[in-house]
Amino acid sequence: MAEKMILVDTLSLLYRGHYALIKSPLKGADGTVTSGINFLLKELFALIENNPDCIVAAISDAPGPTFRKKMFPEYKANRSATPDDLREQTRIIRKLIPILGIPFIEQEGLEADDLIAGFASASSIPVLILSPDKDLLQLVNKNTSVLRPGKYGRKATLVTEDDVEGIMGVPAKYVADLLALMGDSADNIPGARGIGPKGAAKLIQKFGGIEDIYNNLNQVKPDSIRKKLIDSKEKVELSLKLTKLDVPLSEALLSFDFSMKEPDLEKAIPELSRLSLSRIADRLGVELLKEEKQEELKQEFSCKVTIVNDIESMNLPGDGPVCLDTETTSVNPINAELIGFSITSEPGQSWYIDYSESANKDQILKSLEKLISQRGYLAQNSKYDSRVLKKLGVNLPIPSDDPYLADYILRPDAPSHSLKKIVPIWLNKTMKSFDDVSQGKGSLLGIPLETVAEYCCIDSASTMALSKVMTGEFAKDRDLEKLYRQVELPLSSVLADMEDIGIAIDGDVLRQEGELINKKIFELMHLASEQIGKSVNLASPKQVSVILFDTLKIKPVRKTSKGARSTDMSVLTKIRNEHPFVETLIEFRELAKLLNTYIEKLPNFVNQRTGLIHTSFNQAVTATGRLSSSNPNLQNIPIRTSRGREIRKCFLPPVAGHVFVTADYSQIELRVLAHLSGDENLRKAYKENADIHSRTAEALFGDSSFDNRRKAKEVNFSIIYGISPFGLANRLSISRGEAAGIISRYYETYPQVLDFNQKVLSAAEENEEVRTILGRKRLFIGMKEAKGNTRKQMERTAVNAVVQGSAADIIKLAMIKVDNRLKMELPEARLVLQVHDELVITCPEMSVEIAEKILKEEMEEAFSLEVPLTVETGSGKNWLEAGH
DNA sequence: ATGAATGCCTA
DNA sequence: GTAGGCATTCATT
Repeated sequence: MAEKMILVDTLSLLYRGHYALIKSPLKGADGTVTSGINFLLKELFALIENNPDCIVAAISDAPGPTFRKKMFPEYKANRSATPDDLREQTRIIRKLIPILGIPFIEQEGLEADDLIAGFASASSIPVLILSPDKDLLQLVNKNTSVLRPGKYGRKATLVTEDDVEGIMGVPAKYVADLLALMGDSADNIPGARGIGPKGAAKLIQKFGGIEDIYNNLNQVKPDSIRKKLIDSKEKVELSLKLTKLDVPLSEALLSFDFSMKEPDLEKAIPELSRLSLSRIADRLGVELLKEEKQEELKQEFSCKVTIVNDIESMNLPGDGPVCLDTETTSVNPINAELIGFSITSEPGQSWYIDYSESANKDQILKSLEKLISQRGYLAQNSKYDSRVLKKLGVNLPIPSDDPYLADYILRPDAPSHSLKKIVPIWLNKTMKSFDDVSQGKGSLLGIPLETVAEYCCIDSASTMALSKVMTGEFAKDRDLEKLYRQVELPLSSVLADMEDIGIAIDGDVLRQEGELINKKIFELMHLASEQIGKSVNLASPKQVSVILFDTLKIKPVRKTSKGARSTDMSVLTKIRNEHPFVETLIEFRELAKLLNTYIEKLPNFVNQRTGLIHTSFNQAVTATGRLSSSNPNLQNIPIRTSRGREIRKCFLPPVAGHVFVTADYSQIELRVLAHLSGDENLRKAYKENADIHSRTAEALFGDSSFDNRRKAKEVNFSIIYGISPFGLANRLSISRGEAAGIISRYYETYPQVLDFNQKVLSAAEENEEVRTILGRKRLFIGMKEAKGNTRKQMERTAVNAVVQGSAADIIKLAMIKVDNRLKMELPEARLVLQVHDELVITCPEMSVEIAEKILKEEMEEAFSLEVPLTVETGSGKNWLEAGH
């Protein structure tokens, strides 16, 4: 037989624990705030362990209005709204307590206090109430005591019958009267106007309860107090109804089963793991799950799915931007045929239209265009959906949101910003993979409509949900928000157009060139066999190193990162006079690269439908904010060697009768450095339009001879890359000491560049991040603790991130401006390529002059720096001719 | 088939 | 020394 009944005032403890740690809340593995839960469970378990024979009930306020609220609508009316993270904790605790095997009760219309009072008064065994709330002290008597938990980490105090008067100033049976007289602003209990705790206690000590006081009003002194009591009589009587805990409980409630159950570990472990409640898990004798395991247990994102035949029958709520997701037959938008699409206007409900099977396709597209032109739209990787719909004649505006880009800005270090990866992070929900839905077929064709619809609807609903939480995140960092909304979102539309326009190649010339080079490669392979007397695969660095360093006994110059003897170009240059084979190998490498990477591969990228090459400009991959290009990469087409350069001849404008116009920034990164550092000498050089490399040469070496200028140019570059004596020494083939001397002379010449570097490094240390000119961030976690080469590496990366990233910001601005201006003034002209500091457009031959003017103006004025930005332009019928 | 290692093209 | 994409080889699955 149990010897004690324990009644736990759940929410009061939860609130108390939450606010105790409000400045540094405890958080679970998924970021859920757990201060309140942790505090409550700790107190609860401690109590259970000390009272093994007890029976327990955790008692909570039920949601919805209480009888007090109905009686007095202003009750608790001036409480501010419960913070989200506290509300979340109450939700969790309602679920968690029963899982832990603890009896849990709540009753509509009643507060926890009422239930506790009811159980306490009906109990035949001693009652212990766990609550910090002073209201409950009115229940204390010979059979009932209250345990008031201390602050975090402090011991709880037990309040028995004899202790109440010391705490409240009146005996337990008058506590309700006391509270009614003095009122309570937190609960909005009026009390007697003008009578506070002291006055109320005095009255009670003299006369007893409120009824006794009013029965003896003529004895109340002084007159002022008596008058106050008379004036407030109604309010006081109402207050007593609010504070008095004497609601009788029904038989059904009183027969509530108080016995402890076995905890449901299967449910408890994942929940405790998610919340990182390891101490609680210890008490249950279980261990928390590892992180990976937790992932699997998260809930799948879900939403209501409605399949409709037209947009009109969606009955979309609200009037803000709608979220769109398309399902198609291909990841390549040029080849993609629209299967269907979903629309979401509020997370939780999505509509799907099966476009491919619809009888009124034109009508659907028209309605879609109208809907989006009225309300705007958002989408995950909107570049894709906008390109698919553009093919169908639906032109979408700049998206109002794109979580793919938002995540790139908010979490630049994330390895992927795909929906499947970011939904678990931002929304704590899992997502079905495309393969799950397409059953490994790689296509949605032949998959049941309901399956496709649900998959599609979940994508748009989750995208909408993401945009909401991310908008909240952006509110904490307006610089990032501006970068996202004013740069990345508009740029995504520009890139979509660029990818669609494409670029032509001259396949015939490429093939001819290929045959020639192929022949030469064969000759070189034969020559190599003769030179070394055996056959060797020149494309295998491993075999080549054996020939060079074993067969020919050349002394190895350098080891690779994995310890092998390196055979790369920097090594071959140093040993090219040791044996004729080296020269053969160098030429083989050059030709094989051109053939394998460009000449033979580029024709494979010509799209069958358009006859053009459509590269992908990836907007969310680089660590610095640059774009990247792939399938094929058109940002690494050869230019340095004459043979490589020839390949550029094969790139042609995508439109007949057009020519290319190119424009490139002159030394944009060094100019950004001049601006950011504010260095007087660097700024002066640029303002005087001087040759910066010559200037540097004169300062470092005394004169600007050809060779000194070349060296100075390397030094200038090395500053941008984050300088190190080791690297510069390698690059200039000098000793490390000499390189160090050059670096210190550089900093004497441009002293503020040194200051700038140091500012970047201390920012990286203090904030674990650095920012570009437009506020784009890159993280440097653990910079302060990093030592040795890791530290040096981080330093170089940090300096480079600011300079390279700022230049990338500026050219992105320029692209948006150029695109706008061309649309207004030269609509036949289109941007086709971006190569980091260069833009390429296609335009009618007769418009070259105006095109060059627009490019130059918009690029130079894209962002105002302390030094001028200068742009050089060129034009021609192919990319080689248009370059310089 | 996949991934590490090596190398090379660009800014 | 920075930032990318992508080729081949070669060992592993």
